Amino acid sequence: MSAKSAVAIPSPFRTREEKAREREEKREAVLRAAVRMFNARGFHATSLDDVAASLGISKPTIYHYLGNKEQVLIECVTRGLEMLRAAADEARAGEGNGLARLGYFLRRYGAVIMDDFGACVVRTGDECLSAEGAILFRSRKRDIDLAMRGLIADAVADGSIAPVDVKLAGFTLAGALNWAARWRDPAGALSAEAIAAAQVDLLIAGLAPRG
Amino acid sequence: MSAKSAVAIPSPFRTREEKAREREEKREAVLRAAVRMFNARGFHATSLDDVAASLGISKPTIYHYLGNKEQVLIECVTRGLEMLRAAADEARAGEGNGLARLGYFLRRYGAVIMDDFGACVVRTGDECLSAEGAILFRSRKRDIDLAMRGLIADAVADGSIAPVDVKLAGFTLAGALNWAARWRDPAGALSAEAIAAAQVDLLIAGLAPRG
DNA sequence: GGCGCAACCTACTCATGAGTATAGGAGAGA
DNA sequence: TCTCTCCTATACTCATGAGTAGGTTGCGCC
Repeated sequence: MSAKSAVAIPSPFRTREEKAREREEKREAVLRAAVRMFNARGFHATSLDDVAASLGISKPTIYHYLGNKEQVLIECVTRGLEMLRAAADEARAGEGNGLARLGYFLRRYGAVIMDDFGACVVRTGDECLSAEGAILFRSRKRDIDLAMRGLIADAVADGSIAPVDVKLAGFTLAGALNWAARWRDPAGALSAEAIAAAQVDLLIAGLAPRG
Repeated sequence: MSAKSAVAIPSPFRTREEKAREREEKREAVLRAAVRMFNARGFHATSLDDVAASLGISKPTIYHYLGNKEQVLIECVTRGLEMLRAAADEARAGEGNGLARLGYFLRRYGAVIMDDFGACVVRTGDECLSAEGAILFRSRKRDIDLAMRGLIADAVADGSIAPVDVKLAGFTLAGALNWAARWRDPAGALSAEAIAAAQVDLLIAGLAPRG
């Protein structure tokens, strides 16, 4: 696609696209470093100086790539929320009865929540954001909640799960999975997917002895 | 027990015990005001000046009753943890099979978590505390976790619940109930106990259609 | 060569909030 | 009356951390 095809000595001269890609990579790296720290120490307890230092750069560089501290956080939670929304869309478009689609969503939801950006959604309270930011954040979270409720309602409607209170079930299921963002050890033996699957099995079957 | 028995005109002169009780009441009021604000805005985002202002007093008065900001938080979470421990103790000492005792614990656990001090336990991350404080906090929470696991293991052992993975079930149940600290509206129609009971019923029965 | 621009840094400003020094008033006892 | 001990407030200090000003370097383009 360019002159670097045949005897390509890696050139230190960047094309326009390479530059743009590099910029995007750096932005990405800042976000990743920030979300790790936010999750580990909390938003307020993390200074942008610390984030910068962990990347070997200085604070103004962060401001160069992302407007301000809140912007950094908003980008992080937006990533997480997008993944959750994608999971909901896929589940809704999926095959199978209501329970199958709900189960698919819950497994994906759980796995996302154990990702850095997903965990950030859970760990970030409205109080971290400005008034406008909090409104946006709440509304995005509400979309996920409503998607969850929709899937539950569908499953109730087609009889593939018991006729539960949709709202209460939504919060209870979300909470059970959300909490994994707190206790799961990324260095542990089980993958996020495996844990989520086990949790979902438990939530579907319940504690009661199986027939 | 004193001279205030018969024709008691309420005296403005305090006895030694009354003084002590008043001091305790004031301490209590500070704690209650603080925990509300911590829950609403987060620990780091709450200043002791704000807490003091909400009581119509000044910051040094808070320092007079409680050593420093961390001490205030520690007292708050300790209250919550004590309530949870009491619930575990009662459940363990209770009658009935394993499921009955586990169910009792979970209902109490859920109700405590929706209380101001209980919610504080959930909303407080280790990052808010000093190194020593965090160690103490973690170990107290671990006690609760272990109590929960013990009750689950007992119920598995006597066959009153299915043979679940004890650790995973413990975290999943705790998460489902903990999350209520975030979404429940204290002004809502349902009591904390009613919500907890409904959640526990759901967790025991599971989503699967009932036979 | 000179201009413009992107990227990055050093070195600030400035607000906030934890914690303290200090003083003053009020009841209790000598 | 004098003093001691609580209780409480005013008015600080001081560290931290968000955000900014302004300079420097190096590349691409006329």
